[in-house]
Amino acid sequence: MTNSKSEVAYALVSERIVNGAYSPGYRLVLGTIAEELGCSVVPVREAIRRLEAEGLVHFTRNVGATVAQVDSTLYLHTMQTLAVIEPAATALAASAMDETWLAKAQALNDAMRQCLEDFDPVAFTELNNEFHQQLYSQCPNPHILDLVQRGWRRLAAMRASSFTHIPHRAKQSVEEHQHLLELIAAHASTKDIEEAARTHRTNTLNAYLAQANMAPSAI
Amino acid sequence: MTNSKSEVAYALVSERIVNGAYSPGYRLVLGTIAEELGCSVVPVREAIRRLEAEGLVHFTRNVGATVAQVDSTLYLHTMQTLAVIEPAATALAASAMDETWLAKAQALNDAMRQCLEDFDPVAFTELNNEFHQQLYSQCPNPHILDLVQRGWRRLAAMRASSFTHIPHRAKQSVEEHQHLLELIAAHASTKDIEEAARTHRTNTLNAYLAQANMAPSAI
DNA sequence: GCACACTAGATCGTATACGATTTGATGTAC
DNA sequence: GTACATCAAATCGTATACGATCTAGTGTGC
Repeated sequence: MTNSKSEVAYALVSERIVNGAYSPGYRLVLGTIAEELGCSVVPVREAIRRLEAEGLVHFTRNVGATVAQVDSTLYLHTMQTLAVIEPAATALAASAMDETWLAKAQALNDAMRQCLEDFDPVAFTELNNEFHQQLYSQCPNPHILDLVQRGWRRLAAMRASSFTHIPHRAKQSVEEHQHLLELIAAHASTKDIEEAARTHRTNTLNAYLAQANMAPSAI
Repeated sequence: MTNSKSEVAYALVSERIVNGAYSPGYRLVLGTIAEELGCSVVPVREAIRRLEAEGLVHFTRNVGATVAQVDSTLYLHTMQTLAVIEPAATALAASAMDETWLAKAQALNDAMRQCLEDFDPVAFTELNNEFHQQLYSQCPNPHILDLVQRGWRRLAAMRASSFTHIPHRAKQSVEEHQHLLELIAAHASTKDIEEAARTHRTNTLNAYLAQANMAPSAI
């Protein structure tokens, strides 16, 4: 057996939250999930607690777990956190990125540009995720890398990261990506890369906030 | 009962790791801890897994948990992460800090200056923790705040944060604190405060790295 | 009609029990 | 003496069982 049951349970619930099968507010009952998996509740408990630690589910003692509710505040906080961490990860990863990595990232951004013309927001969002992952995945600091990945997972679970909510950002986003790629290719300073990446993310966040009639983020 | 047993177990083990009773490499046996607490192993399991998620313990399947080993790399990674997160937390908290908070922080820094003259590194380290906590604790973003607190806990568990390892940094550290306080008092921009806080932390990290004959951190 | 006590069902929290896995020691072949 | 197989002890992983707690619905008094 390669995986323990608690890992299987974790993978199952996690996947369902991220892909939307369990939507926010959905009640996660230990017994039900255990039955579905054909195991007892103990491993399921452990999985749920792990998900709680990641912020994907909300847990109340003696009451149970629900998929974390999304409100504007949560989105703001998650994006703000990612705005701090991801640029750092990208900057740290930059020196480790060779021609091959850059070429892949460039190809992804080109594909995004194509999506713009085809009005395909779903594919655009998907490519956007891949593009960013391409940039930060080489980050040599495992803690930072882990935090970035958790942030993206949270966003995916909230399905608020989709560009369907802020369509006008898509075009500018592609251009900011291009700028970032050029900085990395030119071996710009860590600070410059981090700053460009943060500007990109802050712009997205503020575009969302402006649309929701909320004050822009301080970071 | 205000606390569940798993929470009690978590608090106990966590406290012992942080205060050094369980030193790095210490083998955490579920049954033994359960016996000591007068409960079964199930709540202890949950506590250990939570600690694993925080990076305080290392867990291997079917083998067990040990208190996380400290090596230079781990210290570097933890400090680097904190160097990214804490300045952001401080900058976000700055606008929420009123006169009272600033006065407390100033008092702590003054006390640190006194410790310098008394050659009391233990008290200095303690005050340093309190000073930083004073600065970031008002951070309005709970995710970021949580990450900062975890980072400090990790450092405490590693006991590498102590100024006994880099005594010459103490004096400069106090001055950098002072500069930071002045920026906050003058309502400097978020960016300036974040930058000053990051410089402070990067300096400490690099002082450690230089002493260990390692290359300085990119961030 | 409203507030409060009570009850039943659902669900969680934990203890106990036992099978599964790892580890280190012992023994055996070469 | 070394390498490998075997075995026993330690420890973890999970199932089951039962008590504790919460929630919602019902009933009673006012």
